[in-house]
Amino acid sequence: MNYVKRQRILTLMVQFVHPATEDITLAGVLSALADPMRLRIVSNLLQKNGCMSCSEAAPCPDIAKSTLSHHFRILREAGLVRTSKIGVGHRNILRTDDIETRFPGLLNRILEFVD
Amino acid sequence: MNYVKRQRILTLMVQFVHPATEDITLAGVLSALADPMRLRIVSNLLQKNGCMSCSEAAPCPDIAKSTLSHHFRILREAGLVRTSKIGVGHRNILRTDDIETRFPGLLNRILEFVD
DNA sequence: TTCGAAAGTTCACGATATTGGAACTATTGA
DNA sequence: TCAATAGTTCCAATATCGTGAACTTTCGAA
Repeated sequence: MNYVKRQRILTLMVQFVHPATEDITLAGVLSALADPMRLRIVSNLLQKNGCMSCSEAAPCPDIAKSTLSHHFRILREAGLVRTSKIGVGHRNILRTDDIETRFPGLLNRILEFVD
Repeated sequence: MNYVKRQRILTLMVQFVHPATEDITLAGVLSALADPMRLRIVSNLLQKNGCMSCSEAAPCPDIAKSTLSHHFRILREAGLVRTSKIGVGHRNILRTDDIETRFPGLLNRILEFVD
């Protein structure tokens, strides 16, 4: 069946794209953080770093899954979060070192004012 | 004529609204700065503070006036810039003290990485 | 092995933001 | 009084955001 083939292709396409450290931009980082939900997601990640699923890092329990996924994609593409698949869920870690390399002190200064 | 009356009303409506210091939000500030043009506008204002017209602070010379006006409105409503009319133009000043009160060290840290 | 639940993703669509052209307003200077 | 300057508002085109619906992948249980 053609359908099976299409599924296979889609499977291969589901790979997360993360920008290289030098491609992380200031406007991109600020844009990604310019949202109360994403600010809290990043704050949660910072406090409990190492491993966190998408739903664990969610700012509120009643948020739609698609919305959460959308926010994580924005954080990924801005270079703030690195996502890898692990079992049924995803593992998200904050790219603290990369951001520190690009913009020393920025992330901590911003997250200082969250909550 | 009714037309004259309408003009009069519009004239009275052209007043700039600036948020109070305590109403400046983190997401609002980041959102206002999450744009390359606005970042450069604010950077220009910081470097030559005190008095700057809209077109003086423009990031590039070929930008449309309406676009520039739009960006200044966003900066005003986020609490980053205070605008007053002076003569034929406008005087824009960065609200450094107010932002420093709300989020100490934030603005300088961000603008450090512009350019 | 097959079924179902869990965790996310993609798609589609309405809502909001960005950009710039055109018309308008207010002030200044000739 | 008239033209130039500096900006604003209004409008339309395009791009991006937020969410429900459908879908995919993985894992555990029967």
